[in-house]
Amino acid sequence: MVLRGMKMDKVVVFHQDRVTEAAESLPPRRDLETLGEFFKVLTDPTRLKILYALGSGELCVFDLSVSVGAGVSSVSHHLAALKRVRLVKARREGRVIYYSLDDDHVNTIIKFAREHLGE
Amino acid sequence: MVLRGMKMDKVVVFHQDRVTEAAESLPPRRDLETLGEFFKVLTDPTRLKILYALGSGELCVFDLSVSVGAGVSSVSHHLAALKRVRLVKARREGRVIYYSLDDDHVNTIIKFAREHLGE
DNA sequence: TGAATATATGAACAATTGTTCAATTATTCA
DNA sequence: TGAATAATTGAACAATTGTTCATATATTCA
Repeated sequence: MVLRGMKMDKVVVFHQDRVTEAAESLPPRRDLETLGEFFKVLTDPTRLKILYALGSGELCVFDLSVSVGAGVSSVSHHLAALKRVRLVKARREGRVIYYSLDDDHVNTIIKFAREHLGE
Repeated sequence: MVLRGMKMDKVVVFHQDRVTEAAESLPPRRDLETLGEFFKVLTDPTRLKILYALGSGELCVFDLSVSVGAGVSSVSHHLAALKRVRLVKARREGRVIYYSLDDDHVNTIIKFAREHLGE
């Protein structure tokens, strides 16, 4: 418990030691931004739908578009975002591109979030 | 593999069965929005800083403001958002309000996300 | 009660986001 | 090669978000 001066002879308390400890526990700004970007992808209902839809197996862009009820272009934009953070991967077969989940992390994270919300 | 008509006598393929299965695997819209709202909270670097800072123990608003390097008002707004999705809880002691993490889910989710990103 | 102060809240502004539309690219196949 | 088409991309628009400023609330204490 330490003092901080604000105006001339005004003094207000704050917890210097705790602040120092807290400040030191922060990851570098770069990491925080990456982390934020990652969660940002899980923010949009359409993108979440895409992830759930892919949970049942690979789908092409048009299939996804019908499954989640969004325009092809919209889905394509979303897939690009999901691919950027490596949540989905693509496989081309002729003119058709099939998308699928890139790993299990997504499922785990979403499951945890739903657990948290289900209380 | 089934056919869909688009123009009169044009025909394009899509996978009817897969689409049906995918569409059925989607959670209700309400849930998707709640889930999205939850992740939205983990989107902002300042809010992530707050969560990390609170990882080292409870802190009052001013302490947090200093720790994460943001204005008191800004931090207060963020805390309200974090409280709304029950990621933090508050405890009043006189004029001072101490905030702390509400449960362990946050840490788990953030840890998973960082694992995913660390590949 | 009233001055002091920790925190919350509402409004306003710039910045970011999702969708749509139009145009482009990559691929097949006749 | 060139017509057809699955998917991508960029621009534009409305909607949403984070911060700041000014003000309001809640609490202490003299």
